[in-house]
Amino acid sequence: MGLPRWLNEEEKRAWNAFRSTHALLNQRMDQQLKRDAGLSHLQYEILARLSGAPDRELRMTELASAVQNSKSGLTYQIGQLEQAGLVRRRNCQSDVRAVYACLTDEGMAVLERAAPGHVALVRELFIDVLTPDQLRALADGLGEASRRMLDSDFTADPRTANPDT
Amino acid sequence: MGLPRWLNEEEKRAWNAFRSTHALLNQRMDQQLKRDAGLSHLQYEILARLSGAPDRELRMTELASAVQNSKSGLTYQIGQLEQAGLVRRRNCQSDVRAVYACLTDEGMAVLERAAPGHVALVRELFIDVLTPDQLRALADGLGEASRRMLDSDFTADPRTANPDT
DNA sequence: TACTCGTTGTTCAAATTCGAACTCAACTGT
DNA sequence: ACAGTTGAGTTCGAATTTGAACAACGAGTA
Repeated sequence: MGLPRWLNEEEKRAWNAFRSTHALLNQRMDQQLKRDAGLSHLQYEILARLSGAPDRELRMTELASAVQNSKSGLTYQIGQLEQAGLVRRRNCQSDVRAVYACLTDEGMAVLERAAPGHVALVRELFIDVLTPDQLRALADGLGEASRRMLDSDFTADPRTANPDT
Repeated sequence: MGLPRWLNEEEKRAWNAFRSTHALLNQRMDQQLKRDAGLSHLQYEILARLSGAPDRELRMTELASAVQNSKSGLTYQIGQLEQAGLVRRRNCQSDVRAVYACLTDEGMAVLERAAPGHVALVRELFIDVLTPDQLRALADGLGEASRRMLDSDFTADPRTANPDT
């Protein structure tokens, strides 16, 4: 590689805005979810994924990749959610190793109670701030970026690689 | 508020791409920085901010807000970096409470060694994936989003609110 | 059947993060 | 000078995350 090509002003602006927005957004979502539903953002995400899955259940590894978390991290969170009664574990008869995380009715109820406020916040702080053009550009551009990262690199397992739906 | 307005397909696409990209990107940067320079992404960010500041030093709180971390989190990280000799603390004579974190020559050297590879990766995985239009839309849209979040909410202190340069 | 791989989910210790409480100073108004 | 308030940075315990190591299986092959 030749000389390092530093970022120009607009590139810096984009990169900083991207990182800053994510940090702030995450902070707000965490606050709101914790306050309104006693959930961390990650926990919400887990419940949300489960709610959208067939039979409201997913295997640990699938779920881990869906929420882009490490296996051990998911084990921990599912443990928490299980204690709270929002999720339960189920074993698979065809594969003894497999464990399904299932959304309980109570978990579903909590999710349904939390979702409207969460979505409203996503709208307020993110979606509705963007013009339709910006929204599309963002979906296209970042969609491509994440796709490329997923397509390459089947090596690292810290977080199980997998496309999100 | 009326009925919750759920996200339509494109909105979901944008939101998911945004979150997914950030997670993957962060993972890659962390990996690379750890491998090449023994730094976490956050530590790199800290060094980078310091390197761009007058006299290569910033007050703890300023730095915390610049890298969008909590005060206690920064205290911890500066402790680590100080042990590694990349940063040192300096007291201010005019204000006893104030503490400056200063980038050492060694810290600067480490940063200079890490920066090219880091920037190259940012380009490869983010900047260069986007079209010029997308880049501008992203800078504008997300810039606006983060600005709004910073402008509101002077209440929460978990992370000291402040615009980044 | 025995053997070798690659997977699955968990465990464990160490590293990090979180947030509230705390310590001192600086500032404000008196 | 004097209380009351605010701000800076640290401390501390609890919660979470990390990554490597592990145990227990499937699956493919000889």
